[in-house]
Amino acid sequence: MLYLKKQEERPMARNITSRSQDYSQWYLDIIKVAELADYAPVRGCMVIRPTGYALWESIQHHFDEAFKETGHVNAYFPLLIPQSFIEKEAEHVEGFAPECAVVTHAGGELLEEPLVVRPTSETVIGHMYSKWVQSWRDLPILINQWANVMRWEKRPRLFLRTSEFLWQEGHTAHSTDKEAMEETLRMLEVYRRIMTDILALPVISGEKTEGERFPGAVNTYTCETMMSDGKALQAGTTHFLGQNFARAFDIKFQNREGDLEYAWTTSWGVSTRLIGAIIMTHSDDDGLIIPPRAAPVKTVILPISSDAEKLENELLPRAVEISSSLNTALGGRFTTVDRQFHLRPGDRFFHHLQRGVPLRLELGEKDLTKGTVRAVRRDTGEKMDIPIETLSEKIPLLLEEIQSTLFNRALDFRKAKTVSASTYEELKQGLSGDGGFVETWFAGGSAGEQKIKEETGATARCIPLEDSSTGKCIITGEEGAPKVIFAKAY
RNA sequence: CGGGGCGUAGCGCAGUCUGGUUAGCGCACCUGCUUUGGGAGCAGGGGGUCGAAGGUUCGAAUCCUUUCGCCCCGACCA
Repeated sequence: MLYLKKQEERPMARNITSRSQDYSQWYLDIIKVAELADYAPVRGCMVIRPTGYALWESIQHHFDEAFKETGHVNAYFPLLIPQSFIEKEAEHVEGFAPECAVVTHAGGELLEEPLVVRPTSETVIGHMYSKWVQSWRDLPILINQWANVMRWEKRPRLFLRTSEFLWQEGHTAHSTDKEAMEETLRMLEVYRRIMTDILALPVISGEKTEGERFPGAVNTYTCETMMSDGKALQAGTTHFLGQNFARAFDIKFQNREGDLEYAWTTSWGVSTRLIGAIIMTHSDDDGLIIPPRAAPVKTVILPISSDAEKLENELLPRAVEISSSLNTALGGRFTTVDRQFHLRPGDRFFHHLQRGVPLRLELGEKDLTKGTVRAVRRDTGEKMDIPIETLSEKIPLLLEEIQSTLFNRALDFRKAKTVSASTYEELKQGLSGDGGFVETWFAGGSAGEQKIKEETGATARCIPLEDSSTGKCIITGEEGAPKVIFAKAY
């Protein structure tokens, strides 16, 4: 709502349902129009189309770099997991069994032991770690894998909840609980930083409450973010697994004193859900908006002329030239030249606008005469003429400005949609409106969470790490309850 | 799994109640001409076993039975 004003002055996109009319349909329309994904023949599965996949690769790149900077290495573990593995950790089975797809036949025969299509890999990886770890010198193990996983979801939603999705799962093993806990929080911070700095998602990092913990974890941490309908989205999680999986899979090592000890493990992941987060945080009624630092295509140059001859021989070569110098300035292949000359300018504008390209550069005869290009910002619609010789210097700055505009816009929105409650009544009231976060004091445990969920539809999102203040629990009335954010969530 | 909606051209739909020529319309697509700095106009054209199976009938997109799938809203989840 905050940023509808500008858009209303322009003609509305005719192929996108407006956000205010039907938020879910708007979300689906964006995905369709921007050609991010399409439904696959199997229910709950999606095809990530080239535009969507390019965005994923870009996201992947930023996270992968950060993982490597923090000493992690990539590896690959198999898709199929013996069913007995999943059953080794009590809470883990309970949590995942209902959504597992199981392979019972192969090679035309019934398998002796059914194989589970991985819903996550703690178990196989635990099994392998137990083989690889003997001494404290073998620790820590800091491995990440980029993979697909499958969770048979009752109600799929493109990017947010599909039966198969792509993600990254980090799995580490340490010799002390302190070190494992540090790792858990370090990766949470890596997530927070990239989401904030690159994806322009204002996130609140915090600890999950009892009721929201990963099955088998001692502690779960999260980066929670608010979508433009006021609902919360868990954008990434890290888990301190204690010795639970080490016990289940016998990951033991001999310490410096010669005693055998179970290792301490962690796991952490972000998925293609982040694409959903980007869509629902930044996009508008005209289509997708991608923050420049995350965008696979940061600027597009459109040579424009009614004169086919000039278009081909003067404007296009100039555009290609500008594109390559911009790519040098931006340090990558982030600029493209639009050659859809069979379309009229308006169609070409909309094409890129709806795909979320942060900055459009129009190069027409008038511009060439003046020695400028017409730049149009995706986030504000603002137009400006920029001298060609200053482009290499100006464009990167402009992109950074768009980046921060998008972040601040989203942050302001979240702040405006966040209220505090110090009684249960206030909480209910805060949750009764059109979405948003409610901060409150809570120490009511799973039962309290259940009650709130039943009565308001909202769940505990997290206990924010940055806020260690305490107060009187709205359910039990006891003092010293931590601050907890409640919201309706995806 | 519960509630609601929908399957007819690539997309969006009309036609179904009340069976009857060759199944229509808009957008998109192809060809030509005129256009071209925020979604062009005219003319011509291609594209369908009406979700599937069975049944009723001289005749089924339309009626009956069964079935499959998809979307939306809930319970479960990154």
